[in-house]
Amino acid sequence: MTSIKDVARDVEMSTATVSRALRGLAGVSGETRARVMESAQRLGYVPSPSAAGLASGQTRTVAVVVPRVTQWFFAAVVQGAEEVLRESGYDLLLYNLAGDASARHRVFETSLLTKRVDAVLVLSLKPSPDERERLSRLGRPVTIVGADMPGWATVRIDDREAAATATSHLVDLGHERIGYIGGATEGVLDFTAPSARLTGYRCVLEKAGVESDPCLEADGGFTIAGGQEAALSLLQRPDRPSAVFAASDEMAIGALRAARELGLRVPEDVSVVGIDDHEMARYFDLTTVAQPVHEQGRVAATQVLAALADDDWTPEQVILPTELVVRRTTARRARSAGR
Amino acid sequence: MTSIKDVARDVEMSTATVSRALRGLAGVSGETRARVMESAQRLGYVPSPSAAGLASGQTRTVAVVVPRVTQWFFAAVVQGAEEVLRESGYDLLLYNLAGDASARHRVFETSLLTKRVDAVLVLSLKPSPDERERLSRLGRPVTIVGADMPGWATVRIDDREAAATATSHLVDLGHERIGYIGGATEGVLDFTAPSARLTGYRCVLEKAGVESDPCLEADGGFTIAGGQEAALSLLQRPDRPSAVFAASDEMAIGALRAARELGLRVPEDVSVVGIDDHEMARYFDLTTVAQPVHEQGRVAATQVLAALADDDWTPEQVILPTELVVRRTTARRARSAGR
DNA sequence: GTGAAAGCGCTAACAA
DNA sequence: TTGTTAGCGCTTTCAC
Repeated sequence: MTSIKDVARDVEMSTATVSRALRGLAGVSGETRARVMESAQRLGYVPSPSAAGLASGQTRTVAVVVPRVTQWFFAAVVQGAEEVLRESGYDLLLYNLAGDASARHRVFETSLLTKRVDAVLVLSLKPSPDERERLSRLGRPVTIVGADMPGWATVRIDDREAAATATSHLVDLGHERIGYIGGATEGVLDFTAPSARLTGYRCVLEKAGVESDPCLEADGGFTIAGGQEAALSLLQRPDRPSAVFAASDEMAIGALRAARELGLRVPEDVSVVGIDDHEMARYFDLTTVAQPVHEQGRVAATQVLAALADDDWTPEQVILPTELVVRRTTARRARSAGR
Repeated sequence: MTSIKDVARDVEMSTATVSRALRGLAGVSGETRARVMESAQRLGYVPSPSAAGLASGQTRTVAVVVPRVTQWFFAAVVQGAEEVLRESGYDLLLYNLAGDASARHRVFETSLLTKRVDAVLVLSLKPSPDERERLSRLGRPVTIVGADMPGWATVRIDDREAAATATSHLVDLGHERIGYIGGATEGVLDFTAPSARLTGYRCVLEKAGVESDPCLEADGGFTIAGGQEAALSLLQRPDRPSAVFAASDEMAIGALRAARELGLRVPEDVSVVGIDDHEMARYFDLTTVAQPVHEQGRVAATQVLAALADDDWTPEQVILPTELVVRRTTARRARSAGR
């Protein structure tokens, strides 16, 4: 393996100069730089990240902690982040929790991240106070994507508002009995979105003068199967809702499936609306509140890179806009529906 | 930051012994080991991967090169790989090409991977001869997932057979005009699956005594939108097929959509079958040939770890089984259908 | 079973 | 603009 020494010997200069030239630092004559580059190229020199990391204390690597990559939302955020990191020459270390509590424990508790990465992106998880303590002890920029965490750098949508938009859409269509499918408001994979969305839903109902019925709130665990089950229970009630708002498109898709199983037509018998604008949403004709997923990854990565570049950078809270996308799973309430 | 020296000083031993104890190497007394562990714990010692990497030449990191993480198939493979890598204490560096030719170029051409990782997993890409040359010059274990590459370690399904299974299913149902939606058999994101699947399709038709019609073979680019478009053109032909075999579930889902747009009922007017058993397949009631996706990631990771552990390891070609999953998008050909 | 010592390949002061 | 000189924190012979 050819090292910086070989290049230095080749151009008859010190390794310090070669290092400077290679990294494009100032204070190197144009001619020297050119000679170094040429030599490095010719010798097939490839820098050693380990050595550079050891000497500089920087790994040029960013950790991305994600609940489950197989969920489209997370994959899309990762993709967005990867793009901007790669552009800046940073590598992306993926930590996939896959719903496994012990995996989460390992990532946060043991200092898996210490001395490994320059910054961390945490997707849709709300670190516990203990985990937060560990994260800040890392002494590295951390950005939370998709969750609210005052005092920390975050990139997200206004979940309360998104839920309100979805619910209002249903109310505007004349629906009064509106079911809600959400997720645990606490737990291993701890999001803040679930509770914010529930709040948005409840607020709109209240404002509309509809008394909210706890029986109409079900837990779909943010998965398709969970949404299906939750919808099944909701739609089999004698006083079944004429519309269902699912806090994620995946749960909404499950709800669609449940409706079909029960022989209910969508949107004639029951309206369904979700949140995300999942890539599959249009193929289900799903009405939803779209959020800029990919963009959240990009912004988050940009944010940690900025923090890395600027010593007195203060955490920002970025909120990206959402937009109602009306497709064909929602319609005006039929006179007979929902009693 | 506490280093190995601090621990050594604390237990009044050399750093060499501490290093051995910490890594669980033989030749350390039980008592010493216990004291070292306790001290490390108490002092909050965290090893530096950079230093270890520099000294040992091993990074305990594996690169995973993936065409696009947002595609469920790839995300699932990554998830499988991550699980086994994490178990063995390896980190996963994600390189997402996202359909970008220059990204691919960067990963393979420039020696981005050199001195960075101990092994590489390449998903569904068939490296060009030039890229292969570079990969083997890495001198590291490389496993290809989802593509055939003689002489290299690969993990995949028998694509030809999977396609044959899908096509036979349609033939068995009495279909004679069977459309095919595949992808470019070469290109930037160069798979071997497309051509193998096309071959499987053609062979079955031939065996069935059905003359294969080039007009019935369309390119869906392995995306939903592409599949939709391809199906649209196929199903609008005057001599439209009574069944369509899409080489991936995503394209099949697009085909389902196209059929609906054209007012064709599935499976009454047209049968549709895919390959993958995508997580969404059951929600579309899609008949498909299932492949063990997650498992391919696990096997591939296990393979490179084995190669890393064993000096005279020879590349293995693992072929995982597939299985026809009959749902409700395929049916016996109607007397009137397909002319 | 343990230790001394020599690096691994680079960066970063500090000089010149 | 360039060079000298120390390390960064660990692993790995080679002794003992």
